[in-house]
Amino acid sequence: MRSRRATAPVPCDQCPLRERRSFRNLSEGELAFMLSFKRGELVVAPGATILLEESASPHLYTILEGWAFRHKSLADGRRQVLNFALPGDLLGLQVAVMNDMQHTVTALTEARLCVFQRDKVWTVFEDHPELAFAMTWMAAHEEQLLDGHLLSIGQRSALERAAYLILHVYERAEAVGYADHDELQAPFGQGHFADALGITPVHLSRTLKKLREQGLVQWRDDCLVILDRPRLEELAAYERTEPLPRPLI
Amino acid sequence: MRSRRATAPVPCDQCPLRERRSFRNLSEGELAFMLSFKRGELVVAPGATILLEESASPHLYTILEGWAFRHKSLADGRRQVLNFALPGDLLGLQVAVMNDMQHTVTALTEARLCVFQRDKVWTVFEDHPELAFAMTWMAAHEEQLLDGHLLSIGQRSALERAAYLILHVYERAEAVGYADHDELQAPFGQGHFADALGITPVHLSRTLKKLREQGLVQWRDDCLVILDRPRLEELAAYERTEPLPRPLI
DNA sequence: CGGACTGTTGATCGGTATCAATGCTCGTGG
DNA sequence: CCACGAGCATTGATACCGATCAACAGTCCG
Repeated sequence: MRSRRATAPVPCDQCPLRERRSFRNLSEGELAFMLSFKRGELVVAPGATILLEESASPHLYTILEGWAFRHKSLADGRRQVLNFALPGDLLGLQVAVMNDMQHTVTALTEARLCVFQRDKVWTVFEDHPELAFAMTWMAAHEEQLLDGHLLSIGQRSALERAAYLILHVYERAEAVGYADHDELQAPFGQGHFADALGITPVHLSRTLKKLREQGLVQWRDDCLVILDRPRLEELAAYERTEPLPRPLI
Repeated sequence: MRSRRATAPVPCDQCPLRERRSFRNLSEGELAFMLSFKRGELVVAPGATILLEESASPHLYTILEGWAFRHKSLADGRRQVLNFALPGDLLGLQVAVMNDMQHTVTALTEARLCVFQRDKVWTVFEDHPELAFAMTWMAAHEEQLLDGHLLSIGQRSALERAAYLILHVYERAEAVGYADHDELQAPFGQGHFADALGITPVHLSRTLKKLREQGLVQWRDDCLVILDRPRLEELAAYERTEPLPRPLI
């Protein structure tokens, strides 16, 4: 895992993410605590392992900038991408509350992470219920996303799944300012996407071709464009849930 | 939804689940609070809807007795069983912390549920960090299970998936005393199981036949028996994780 | 320039879905 | 008591979706 220091760490009360209206505000008191809870920042290169299955990291992270993905593999190498992670997402909550990490997190792009001490999590619950509540909110939210993916992989066809995941990823990226005007700079290759859908890269290529031929999306050179959102949403049986006001860190 | 009162509600400090060694103990103080937090009990018939997608229940439940399952469907009726739920499992945390329920919970057997008031959840976080931590633990744990299912459905073949789910369900049932000696009284039919695996009931029938022919399992008349655990675990690439000490309610 | 990696396309194979028929259990009502 | 129908599991025949194997093109990088 390569890593390096970039710019000076940002104090939580000046966190750039706070300016986005998709995030809820914290009270003065909580912010003050965050300043001490935050232990530093970590910048990792694309492809770097942030958290490793089976190994107990002493840290907990929030993504400040960049993309990552959570994944899990079988003994013979078959890999499932469980979800993508974006700024504001919490990484390593499982190891913090259960001492047990059952998946790996890897950076997709260069990423900047807020670092928290795992052993101070109990302090959060004791002294800062608002933050503890936010953590639980995050866990419940992630569970909701996973429920959606499970439905997708279990019941949708490859074409429907691809449509669904494109819409899902776009929506989340847009919420943190990583996409706009139905256009997204994709930080992942088709290999990652295929592993998230549970299909082969070869078949994904053919599936995307169909979406392209039907004028629904375009995906060339990392640039993913939603050309016909209504028809894509219909194909995916996608129900846009208006984004909930979401807590940060 | 049919429901009726059965026996008198059990006070939390005499909760029968506490006797099982798979559950962690609560402190005196937390137990005292639980007594007031618990609002009553609800007994539901098999097939009854406990929590409905999109509708905000004012309650939060813990299963005391019986089986339930969480599921989610597409508009055209295709259904995915997300997970099964057993005694000790918390239902409705999402609606409690996010005001948003995105899946349905249905009873498989007659089930007895502890009823809690959703609007007192904030009190839990404010005044009872130990309980709040337990809730977060539950959410993180459920997320872990979902990660496992996602890997399974995305990457395993139907045969492997069936083997995996049988082992998974058995293990959880055993932990709460619902199974023993590799034998389980199955509360679900093949339809439920197929929907959990993301395959057709017809194909599940054929898949089970193969497992039967190889002498791995037997499933007749609701009685599910694991005949050759080592080979079944190998087929499923199942890694038994020693059960974590788990918090209750 | 050459090699690695990623994505595309073609040919073929296999796993799972679909359609359909049968048997079975069980609850209901004649 | 038996007749009946509903729901579930099994089995067979066939269709199709997605996997696999293979060849090739494009890009990046040493």
